[in-house]
Amino acid sequence: MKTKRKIVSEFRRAEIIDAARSVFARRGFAHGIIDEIAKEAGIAKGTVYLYFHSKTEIYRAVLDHDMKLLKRETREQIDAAATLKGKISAFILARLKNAEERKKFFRIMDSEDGRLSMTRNQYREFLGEPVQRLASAIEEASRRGEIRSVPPEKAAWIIADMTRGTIQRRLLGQSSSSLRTEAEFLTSFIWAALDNWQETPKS
Amino acid sequence: MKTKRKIVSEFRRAEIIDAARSVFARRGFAHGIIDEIAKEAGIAKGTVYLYFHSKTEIYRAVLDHDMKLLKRETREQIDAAATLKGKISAFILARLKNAEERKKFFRIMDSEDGRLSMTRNQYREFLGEPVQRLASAIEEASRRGEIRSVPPEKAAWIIADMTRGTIQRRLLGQSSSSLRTEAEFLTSFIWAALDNWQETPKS
Amino acid sequence: MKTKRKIVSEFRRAEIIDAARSVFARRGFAHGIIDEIAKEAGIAKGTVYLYFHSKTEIYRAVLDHDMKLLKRETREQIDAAATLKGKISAFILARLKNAEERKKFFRIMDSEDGRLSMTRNQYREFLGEPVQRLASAIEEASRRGEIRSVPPEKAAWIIADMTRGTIQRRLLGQSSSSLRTEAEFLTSFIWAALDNWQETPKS
Amino acid sequence: MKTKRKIVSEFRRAEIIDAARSVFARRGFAHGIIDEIAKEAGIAKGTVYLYFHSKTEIYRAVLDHDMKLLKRETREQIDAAATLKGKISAFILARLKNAEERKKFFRIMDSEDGRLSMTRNQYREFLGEPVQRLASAIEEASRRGEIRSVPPEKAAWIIADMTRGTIQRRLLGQSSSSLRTEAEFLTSFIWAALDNWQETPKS
DNA sequence: TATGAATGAGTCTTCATTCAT
DNA sequence: CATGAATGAAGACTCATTCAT
Repeated sequence: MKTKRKIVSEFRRAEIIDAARSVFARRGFAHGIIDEIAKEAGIAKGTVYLYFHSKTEIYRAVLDHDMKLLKRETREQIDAAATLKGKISAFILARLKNAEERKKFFRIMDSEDGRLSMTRNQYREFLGEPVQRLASAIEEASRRGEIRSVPPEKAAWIIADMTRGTIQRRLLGQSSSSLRTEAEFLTSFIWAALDNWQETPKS
Repeated sequence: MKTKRKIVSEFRRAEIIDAARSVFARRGFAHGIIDEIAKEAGIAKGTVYLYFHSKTEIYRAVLDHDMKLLKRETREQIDAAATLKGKISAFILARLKNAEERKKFFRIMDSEDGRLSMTRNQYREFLGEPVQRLASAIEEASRRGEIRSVPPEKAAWIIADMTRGTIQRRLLGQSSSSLRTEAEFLTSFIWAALDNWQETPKS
Repeated sequence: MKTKRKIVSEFRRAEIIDAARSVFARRGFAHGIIDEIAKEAGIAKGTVYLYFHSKTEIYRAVLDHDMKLLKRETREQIDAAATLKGKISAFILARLKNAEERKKFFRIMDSEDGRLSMTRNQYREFLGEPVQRLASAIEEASRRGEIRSVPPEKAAWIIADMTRGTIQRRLLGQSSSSLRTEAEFLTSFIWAALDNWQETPKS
Repeated sequence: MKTKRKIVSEFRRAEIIDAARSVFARRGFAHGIIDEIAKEAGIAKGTVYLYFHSKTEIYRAVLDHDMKLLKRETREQIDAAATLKGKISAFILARLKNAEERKKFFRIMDSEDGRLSMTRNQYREFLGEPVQRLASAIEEASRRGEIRSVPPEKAAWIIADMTRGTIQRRLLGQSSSSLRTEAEFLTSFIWAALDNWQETPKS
């Protein structure tokens, strides 16, 4: 009995989050009219407030939900790969795929509003966790001699940058190549760099 | 007489744009209260509407003004460099410096709202022109044999991506290294990639 | 069977009334959230509506219930006293004690909302019945020659006024004297007036 | 120029306060719809917020404005009278008249909401200042031997109580006698009491 | 031209009441 | 009978834009 209720409740929350993601992505945060979210979720406005205390809370719930998914997916892909090149490729591909499947979410995450709604640390943690994982992989690889020594964090972050930029261009319709081709290009590019890296004195 | 009037008019517009940039950067677009812009520009609210038709128009004017500046600066720097490596370095440095000097503007340009306020083409044109210039340089360099053949546009865009990401991290206070060091790292990384590039069959 | 049911029903109503008195006194009428009443009564919100048709009805029920009690208590005390002075003292003391014991209720009865929720006649009847009784006692006393002739209703009402004011000051924490002292002062004051009354020509 | 603007501004504030008094008295605080206040003031809803920050502030402004008036009027009347009896009569008459002229305001001041919107001290100060003045007059009179010693504050407060109760009954239409008659009765009653007062041991 | 007071559409949020289970 | 999820009307407040001076 209790379980039943809980299931319905979970379901409603999920419905609202789905609707909200869609509306926020379409309208941004400031105009993400609660009415519209409610309508898209197929419920009444008041009902929304049974599951969330405020608009901001809904917003954060969307972010939280989707970020966790992205983090998990990315991590799993990275861990599944054996070599550094494989891991880099996995990272890129995971993000590209995720963005493709969840365009709406990506728009939110990437918007200024998205960033504003969390603290600096949350942001770091959200976006950064998989990047850190990548950084670790890079560091380890250079220790193993697979590549020469390169600042691991910096490298990991710019890999993330390229991936993000590529995703954005795709969302804007500026790319016609397949997702896989795109990922391969990025991987090749990065690998070429790491492979040819000339030890720098410091930093 | 007419000239005098025009001068004053231009001056007012500029003042408003300055104030608006500051306010938008601080508050975002949605809450970029006109009152505040007016106050910061030292004029009355109604006066703003003598020079711009709407909030959106002000927004675009800021973007337009600053983008032109960025474009010009970047282009000049690129053109002034002789080698491809120099041009890449120039591009990166120009952007980093610009962002440093105009943090406010960068926040706008980079926000979702910024992107939403223009059409796809405008965006391409705005952000893309210097990137295209970079792409041309890359293409030419590969034709000259300075580097092996690499998809010029794609390469140019990811260079822009890395630069942007780096800027963002700096704005978030996540970087302690000097601007120059940062630029050098990026340039080295890219150059390592281009230098070590393995001709890909197609794409 | 039917009796049992009725007993339970009465019991529920009483529980709700108790909870409502408490909540109304705390929050006033406008924000006397039904949820809160239900919670305080230990039942579900919907259940409240099985016993009362609306918030206003609950409100009135509280008033009705408590007023009846006050009326009864006051009347009994008045009737138990033999002399007019005794009756006046009894009236005052009964009200002061009642207020002390039922601060919550008093706040309601005394509020504008309380008055608004009933018609003029109801109000008269509610607050006024014991006052009328007092008036009768005054009239009778003047007929008996115990005091000189004084407009009985008017006198009774201002006795009630003083009592009410005194109660309010006590509720606001503006009085440190004991309840009994307070009552004695009022009685003395009134008695001094009645005792010294100079027949007025008319009115 | 500046004066002109200020005049208009003062005038608007006054208009809003007038409208608000009327609406609050009619509807109470909780239902004193801002729209309605605006409509009654003949302005738009937004305009109200140019002069007051919130509904509560409007409420307080009404209270403040009218209280000041009442205080001033009452004080002047009290001070103008020479004897204690005259002062008491003046106090009562001043309040009765004020209530008659400003029924709307009286309803507010007298409501629970009115009391809730200020701190205990404000309340004391508002309502109490003229009462204190009355108390002083009583004390002085007893020192002069005009009356016997009576607790001045207590006496003053119950005089206020009677007056208030009388006003309320008038507002409820429960009195047909003239204002003056009513005041005279109260004065006589009180004076009879003070005149016949028997020194109490303590308190 | 410049001003800033006035406007009112647009939003979030609350809460009495209903209703399916 | 009891429940508590769902509803949606109502109300406070904001802010881009207009307009009389």
